[in-house]
Amino acid sequence: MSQTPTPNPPELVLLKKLWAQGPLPVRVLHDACADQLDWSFSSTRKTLTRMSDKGLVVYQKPEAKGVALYTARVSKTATLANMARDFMRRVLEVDGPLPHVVFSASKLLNDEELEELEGLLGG
Amino acid sequence: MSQTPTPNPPELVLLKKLWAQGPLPVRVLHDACADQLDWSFSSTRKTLTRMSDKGLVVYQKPEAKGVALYTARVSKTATLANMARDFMRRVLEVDGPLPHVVFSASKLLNDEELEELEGLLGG
DNA sequence: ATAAATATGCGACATTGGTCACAAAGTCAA
DNA sequence: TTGACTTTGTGACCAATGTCGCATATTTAT
Repeated sequence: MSQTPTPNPPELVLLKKLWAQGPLPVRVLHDACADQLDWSFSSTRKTLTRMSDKGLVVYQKPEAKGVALYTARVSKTATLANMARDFMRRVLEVDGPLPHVVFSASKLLNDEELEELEGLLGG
Repeated sequence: MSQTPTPNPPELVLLKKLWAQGPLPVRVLHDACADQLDWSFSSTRKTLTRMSDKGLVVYQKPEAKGVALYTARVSKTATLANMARDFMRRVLEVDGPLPHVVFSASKLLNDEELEELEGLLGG
């Protein structure tokens, strides 16, 4: 269960955009992340295909007319929860339940998502 | 200033041992981390030389008699502070000062070190 | 219908990190 | 001294990642 591969830094940037905006065409995604990933369009594309191979995103071919879209395949809360848990345990060696404060300071999560996280990490 | 390269997972394991025990010969370090790094002795050695190249540790040749020792070259608090800051900002997008709770839950830090961290991260 | 602009499919190359094996050099007890 | 065992120095290999470029399909504006 839960073999959600941990996204590496650039992958996370792309995923965040997809989480925030929903399915996007490569070009748009690239432009939207251009400030954070100082990349060529090719790099963005390649990274996206590799992410697709790993199951982090889903590639949808255009149906006759229109552009292809990429959609996040992994859940935002689950991904962040995994990353946070790994970091806390591996780096800081925190072993009990993670302090909930950590997440509430995040600009990425709203109340609903915070509750969800609470569930994912609880115990 | 502060081009302290972020140690990757195995590197961090080795560093932690050095922080806790002080300078150690490779063999000892290897044995001490054997449970966490399921590695051959060669891997430990290679990783150590690469860490030396990066400036994470210092290699001390034996002076005529005795074994070579590796010593951590980067500070524990500074390293953990950097890693935590990076993680919080990059992954969770926390932008204010980091919640101090995060560290107090860590089993790696004593009160003195916690204060030091406070200083490093404050502002 | 064409050419200009885009989008896609692929292959390529360099670096880093994980992981060893092997051979030369050193150490030490019998 | 002479093995036996350890330490060191190196070279190798492969997978993942960062990073492109190019050639071919597609789309779209004139």
